[in-house]
Amino acid sequence: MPWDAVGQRLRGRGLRWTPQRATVIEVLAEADGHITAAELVERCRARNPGTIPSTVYRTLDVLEELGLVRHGHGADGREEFHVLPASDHGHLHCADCGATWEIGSAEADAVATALRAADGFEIDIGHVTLVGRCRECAGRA
Amino acid sequence: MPWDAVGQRLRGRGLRWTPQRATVIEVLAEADGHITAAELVERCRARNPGTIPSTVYRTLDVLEELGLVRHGHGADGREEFHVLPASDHGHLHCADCGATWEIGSAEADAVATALRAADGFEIDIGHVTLVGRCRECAGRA
DNA sequence: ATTAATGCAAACGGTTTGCACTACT
DNA sequence: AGTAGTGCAAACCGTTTGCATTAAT
Repeated sequence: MPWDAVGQRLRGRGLRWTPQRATVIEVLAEADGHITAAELVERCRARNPGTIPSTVYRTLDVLEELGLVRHGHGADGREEFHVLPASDHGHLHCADCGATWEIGSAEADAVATALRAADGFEIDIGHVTLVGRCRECAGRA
Repeated sequence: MPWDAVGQRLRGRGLRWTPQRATVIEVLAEADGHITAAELVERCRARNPGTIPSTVYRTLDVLEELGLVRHGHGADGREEFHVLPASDHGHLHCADCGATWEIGSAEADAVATALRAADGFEIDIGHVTLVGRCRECAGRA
């Protein structure tokens, strides 16, 4: 986890390490894989009631520039951040039961390959959450 | 095109046929395949300056109930409507050149099959716009 | 001492809601 | 006449912006 090095990374670029940013990093470190911007604001506020939304959004911008998060869109179109997008992973969302989970690189590759073959399209699998019905809900049809 | 029958469909359900709804239908009929809710409002306003957003949104709701449109989300997460979703089609969006286009059922099937095999997941291919890079932009890397 | 970052408040865009009024059936 | 639909205005949510102030370097 490179979270402890974020301070250095920032300072290296002439940017600054602040308590507010520390809070954001802490919350991100505990969010496994993905989190909504609004959710992040809420959780920061829970930990530190003085949290201001604009600060969080601005912090997300710099973290995205550093490559520590990448933004995408959830099932409902809301802004969503992928934390530490080391491996390009995607998300699936079941419209019936409401669950959202990650897909492994195998599934992701299968999708990517299908589109590449058909169209020459290089999908950014992480950018949007794919919506449909999970195995259980589809079975229960 | 069942657009001419919409009035009947509505009345059949005890709903009403109004000039405002006619405007929405006209604009939808000219939108080939997909349109953003906000875009629809704009175009209705162009044709009929008195158009009120809430009326358009409410009309979209009833049209969705009738199955004439289906909502999804565009590349930027905005609400987007698929017009006459007879064939389940999806959309691709190139993050580089900004183009958005439909994918044929062959490609859609390939994607659906890949996910079904990997996960038992039944994707609703039309719900979100897939983001990535088109053949030209990927080549131009 | 610089100047990046914060806090605050205000504005934004897209969408939703409440309610009195209009007009389709 | 009855009630679905409209217009309007206001509220909503998530997000962005301007600007004076604070604080990390």
